[in-house]
Amino acid sequence: MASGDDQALIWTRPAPGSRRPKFTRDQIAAAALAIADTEGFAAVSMRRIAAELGAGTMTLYYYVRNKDELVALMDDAIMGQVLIPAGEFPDHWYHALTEVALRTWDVLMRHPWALHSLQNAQPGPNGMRHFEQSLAALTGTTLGTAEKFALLALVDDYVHGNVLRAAEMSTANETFTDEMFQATRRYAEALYATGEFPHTEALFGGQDPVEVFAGLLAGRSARDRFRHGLDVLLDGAATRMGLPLPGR
Amino acid sequence: MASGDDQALIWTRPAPGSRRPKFTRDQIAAAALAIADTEGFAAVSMRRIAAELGAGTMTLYYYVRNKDELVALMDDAIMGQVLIPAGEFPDHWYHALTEVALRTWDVLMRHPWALHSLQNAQPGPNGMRHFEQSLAALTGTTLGTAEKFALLALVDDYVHGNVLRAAEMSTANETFTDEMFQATRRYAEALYATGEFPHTEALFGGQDPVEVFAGLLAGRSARDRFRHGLDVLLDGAATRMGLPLPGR
DNA sequence: ACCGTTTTTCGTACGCCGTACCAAAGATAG
DNA sequence: CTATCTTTGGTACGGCGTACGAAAAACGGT
Repeated sequence: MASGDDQALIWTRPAPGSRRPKFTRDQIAAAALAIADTEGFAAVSMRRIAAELGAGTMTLYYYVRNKDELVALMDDAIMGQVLIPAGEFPDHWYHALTEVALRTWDVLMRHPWALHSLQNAQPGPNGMRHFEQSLAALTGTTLGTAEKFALLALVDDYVHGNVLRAAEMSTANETFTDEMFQATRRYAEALYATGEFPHTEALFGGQDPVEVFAGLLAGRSARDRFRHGLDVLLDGAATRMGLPLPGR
Repeated sequence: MASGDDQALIWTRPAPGSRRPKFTRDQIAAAALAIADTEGFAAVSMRRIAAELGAGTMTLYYYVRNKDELVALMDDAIMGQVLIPAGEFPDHWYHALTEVALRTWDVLMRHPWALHSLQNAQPGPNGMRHFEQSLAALTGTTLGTAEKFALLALVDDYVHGNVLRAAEMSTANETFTDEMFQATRRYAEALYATGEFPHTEALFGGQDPVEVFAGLLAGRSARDRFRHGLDVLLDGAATRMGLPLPGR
């Protein structure tokens, strides 16, 4: 008994459907995703989504308890894109984990706003499938469950952190005006003059920060830099945990 | 010439002060921080801050162009807490970098909302000091500037990602009701029954997810887990880059 | 074909938000 | 004391999420 009230989670609460409703949760999530991708996450409002669908605003609340639940639908739709198709799953743990991480990175970089909502929400079916694939990547290793879990958390932390910094830095770069770049440079030079910033001055002093920055990235793409960091991470973990590295 | 309009950035635009204003930017930032820490970041509104200070709402706009600038003030105040006091700076790069990362982690875990705003904003003086200390941690190594930069980025990614996941997961745990926990468990069991989740089922099946989770964390605190991940990361980086590890 | 019931739609209204605009108040220099 | 400039903050506008409840539409039974 007490199997009754699964109303608490959107994933257990049944979707409308006994008398052909006009929409589906999937349609609503898709409309919201389209808005987020073209106009930014901030433009996703209940009114805006409803307008996109040609529905009244409050109609959405028949499919979803509140906006958080709607965002959870969006998140899970995105997690669906992360999944590795059956048959493409690498054998070696190193390659499998790399593949999972890279796919996650690719998708999150396309939808960086998902980072902020992904943490609060209960994972949906696609989130669960992603977790399953993460675990699957480590079967065949000698790791205990706690060690597996720690390794997955480490990789997830890095993926999320890298996306957080890389994606939002790139959008910031687009937002910045020439005036702001120049003001930044003058500000930095003023700080150097205090003598409090010897190392930063040695790095940037007198040059265009944007160019120095570009030089520091050594011409690598954001994706390459992520991959490289991931390699460092996995190497370190393999050494610590006694995992075999693939032959190169 | 052309040194004139540094109005673009709050860090270069002069603060009010030629005729004794009632407030200062620091006071305003402090009031906002107090609200954020006690009532959550969402409660920080221009009206709320003004009320806290006994000021009219629009008065704040004389000190700050818009809310983003005000949040930048909050962020920089927080970065001030991250700085390592002179004299406490470790000699060995490994210890120095660990200290920088740990302090950042401690502060961000106390103010996790800062993660979301930190990325967009132009770093203020304290942000610059933090960067200077990060660079200082790596002087004395044989690394080139690009390598230093890559290593710092790697550590920053991990710190931010770990805080993002750890902090928001802990707040989510507080938000969740018993009903939601139970619904989650029933939902998971229903998914296991499809046979699509063998690894997840082997891990959680039939048991209370909360307890399994606690077991996987092996009794370590969030801070210990972060430290351990950081060690793995730095070990891997040291091996790759030919950096000396400290004697243990 | 009609009716009663239940599902589904959605208009209105409330209290928030950030902030543009502009008038009033206050401080200072001459 | 006055003219000027700094500083304060009231009012109003267009957004937001969503509580409430009325209207419409779909269906099963007759």
